Amino acid sequence: MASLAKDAIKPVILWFRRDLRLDDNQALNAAHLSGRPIIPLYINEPASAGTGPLGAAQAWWLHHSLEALDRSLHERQGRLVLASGEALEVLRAVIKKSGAKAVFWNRRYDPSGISVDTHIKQELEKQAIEARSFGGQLLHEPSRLMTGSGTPYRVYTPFWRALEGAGEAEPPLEAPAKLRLASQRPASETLKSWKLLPTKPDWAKDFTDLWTPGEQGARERLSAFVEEELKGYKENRDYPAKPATSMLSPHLALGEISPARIWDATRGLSNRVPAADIVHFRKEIAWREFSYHLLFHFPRLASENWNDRFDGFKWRYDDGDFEAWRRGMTGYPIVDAGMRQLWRHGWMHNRVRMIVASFLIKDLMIDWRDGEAWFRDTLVDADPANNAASWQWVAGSGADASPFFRIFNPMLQGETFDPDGDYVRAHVPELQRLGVKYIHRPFEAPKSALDEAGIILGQTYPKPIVDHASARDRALAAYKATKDAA
DNA sequence: TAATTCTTTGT
DNA sequence: CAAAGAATT
Repeated sequence: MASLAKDAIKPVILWFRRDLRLDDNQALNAAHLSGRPIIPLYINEPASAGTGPLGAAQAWWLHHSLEALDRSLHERQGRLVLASGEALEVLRAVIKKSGAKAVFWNRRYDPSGISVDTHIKQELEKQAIEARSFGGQLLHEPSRLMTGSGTPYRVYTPFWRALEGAGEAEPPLEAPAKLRLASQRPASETLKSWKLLPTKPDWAKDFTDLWTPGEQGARERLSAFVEEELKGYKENRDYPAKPATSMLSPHLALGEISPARIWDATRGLSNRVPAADIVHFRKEIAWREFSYHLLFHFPRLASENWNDRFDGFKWRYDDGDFEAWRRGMTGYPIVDAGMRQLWRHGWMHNRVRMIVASFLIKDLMIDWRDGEAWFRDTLVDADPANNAASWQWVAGSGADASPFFRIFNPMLQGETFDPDGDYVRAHVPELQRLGVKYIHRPFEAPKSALDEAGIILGQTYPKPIVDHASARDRALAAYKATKDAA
């Protein structure tokens, strides 16, 4: 009789996507509370499914994150089921095999995620399968925060005020201590067979020392940040040589931690941490939220100029310059340090992201979409909303964007934000012995200073691929031309 | 969340 | 005639 009663409860499929956590997971919580046995499933969808290609750096992360998720499910007497193929086909197969009558998941907000989800929901409901989606990937649903006239926000500051005024969100949910899993577990593919790890193993060598993928790593990083770095964040966050930022972005990108959990961790600290530091950190979380808000309401943000005036801009297509930028061989130390940090660590400090992006778009006049694609492939935190919105912000084509004529001077940016040159020296070893005076402008150093530092410009370190002052004039002239044409 | 050039101000 | 401030890109 007991087994009969048990079998009468049909399992629920818990479909994991970019929400690889048990903590504050609304779909998991609902599945747990439903009392049905759970089948935790991750689907490796083909890029053609509209999910966009997975970058190589993030593929590395995903591999380790899925391992971590499987481990924590195992601690709760569960195992993650891995399957590849079109999501709907995989779900149908698992439903058939397991007798599941329900599929729960947390919503995505990028254009392809939305369309895949909508389609799947319709198809499953046709089959009388309960398909329920949940929030939690964002602090608020993008349709909830709207201007007084009912339109989406296009400017960050009013958006931030609305977010502040929206009141505290629901407190984050704790992970269920124990899960009830379906007795009939469908066969799983092996993670190894997905070949997510890079074929050149030495590429990701430094990733292992720097990062701990998985939700436990995310929670530890959050605690360490709140304990050690949040105090002084406002002041220190702009200096890339300092360990001052949260480095939570890759954890957020794959949903190993929820924004509500992060928000909650910065509550009740006012006697230890100045309010200004907390506000500035929360404002960065709000930028992510704003990027998703924009992408949700303006899906073309992902690949087209949000402001179509830029459609007529005459981009240059110079493979040599693009290659020099990607490899960190532009001859501008702060740019090269950033691009090499990206390659080595799968991550770049935010201040430096703005500098290298400005350099690609304005000094080299290369299309922001080429930069965006490179970041997507090399960043462990590649995120469809943040990446596109931020590149358009620098390009001047985005919503509430930096004006095109705001052109970063790589020497001044370096001198202001890396005043001792420590960041450059950490990532550009050939400039190791150059003194602080010329570390951001080696091309202006006298021969004696270069000799002393063992540098031969054009041999041990490149000469600048463009002259910044004339590149600036060229960019402004090109911008003026598109403006006049419009 | 800039940089540069032009203009005014204080000594 | 520096330095601060405004305007311009």
